[in-house]
Amino acid sequence: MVNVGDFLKTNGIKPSYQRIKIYEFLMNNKEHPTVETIYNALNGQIPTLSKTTVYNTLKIFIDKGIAMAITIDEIEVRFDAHMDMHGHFKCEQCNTIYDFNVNFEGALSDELNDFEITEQQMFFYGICKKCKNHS
Amino acid sequence: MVNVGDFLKTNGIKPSYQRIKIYEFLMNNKEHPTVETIYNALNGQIPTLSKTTVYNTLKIFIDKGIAMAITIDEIEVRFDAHMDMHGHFKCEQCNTIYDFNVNFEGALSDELNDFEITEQQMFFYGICKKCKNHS
DNA sequence: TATTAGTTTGTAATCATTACAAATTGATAG
DNA sequence: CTATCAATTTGTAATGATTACAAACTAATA
Ligand SMILES: [Mn+2]
Ligand SMILES: [Mn+2]
Ligand SMILES: [Zn+2]
Ligand SMILES: [Zn+2]
Repeated sequence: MVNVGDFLKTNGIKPSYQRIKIYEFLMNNKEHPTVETIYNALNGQIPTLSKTTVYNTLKIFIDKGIAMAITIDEIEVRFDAHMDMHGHFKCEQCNTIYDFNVNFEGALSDELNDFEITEQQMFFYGICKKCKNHS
Repeated sequence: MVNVGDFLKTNGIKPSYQRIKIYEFLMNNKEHPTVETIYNALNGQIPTLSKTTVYNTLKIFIDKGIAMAITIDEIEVRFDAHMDMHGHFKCEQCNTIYDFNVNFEGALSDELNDFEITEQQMFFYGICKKCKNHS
């Protein structure tokens, strides 16, 4: 990505300081952070940051299609700026969320042929490799 | 299913009146009801029913593997007693949740080979056929 | 019948998220 | 530069789903 500000502009989002920082954090963080995580991480650089701004900004990102909400966790929503098609695995032991590649071709029956699909999520749950070996 | 009481017993759940009614409702209801829906639907037959009982019972069902939580909605969790592998489509317009068949063979890369997968969910979002035709 | 464990219930607490209005910032025109 | 207006940010209060907890009730057992 050349420039986050330009990228936001391209997507119809006015690039305020907070929005740029939040998007940068999402981009550089593959951990699918929660609002709490984002807020805590940025509160150092932006001492006046409000949690409401984080919520608002994420909502804008989602509306404009440059981020997505991951409801893999029943407690908090997680966020992802990596919009390429991929699935998520949540380890029930260490709570880490892993990305994995998936290709849907042929996996789907034709029941949804007349449905307009705007988003697809694949959530797997279980025990990750690390936790399995460690126990 | 021969008998819900026996089925619960088989799965290590003592078949109380409330548990039987809640499971029957889940079984006969393909709408992926919320706790609120279940509570309202059964409150007629069981006037003393407590919402806490609905929560507790569903937790037991999930622990014992005879129901699953569907976090396709960001607000409320939905529940499903149909444990055969299938995906869920949520229409953003009418909020209906549809089932659809899916077969994962070959859709997955080998990244998760050493992971223990205990559950998999597939959530699609968009506009359903009915809403598309209606507009 | 008495005892005990398991179940249900109602209420209070928790906590992620949203609503809302005031404060701040940024852009634009005179 | 200054005034004006819109967009953005902020803090606080409300909302509402879920959980914690303890008392009431039920079922089983001796
Ligand atoms: Mn991801
Ligand atoms: Mn279903
Ligand atoms: Zn793990
Ligand atoms: Zn619809």
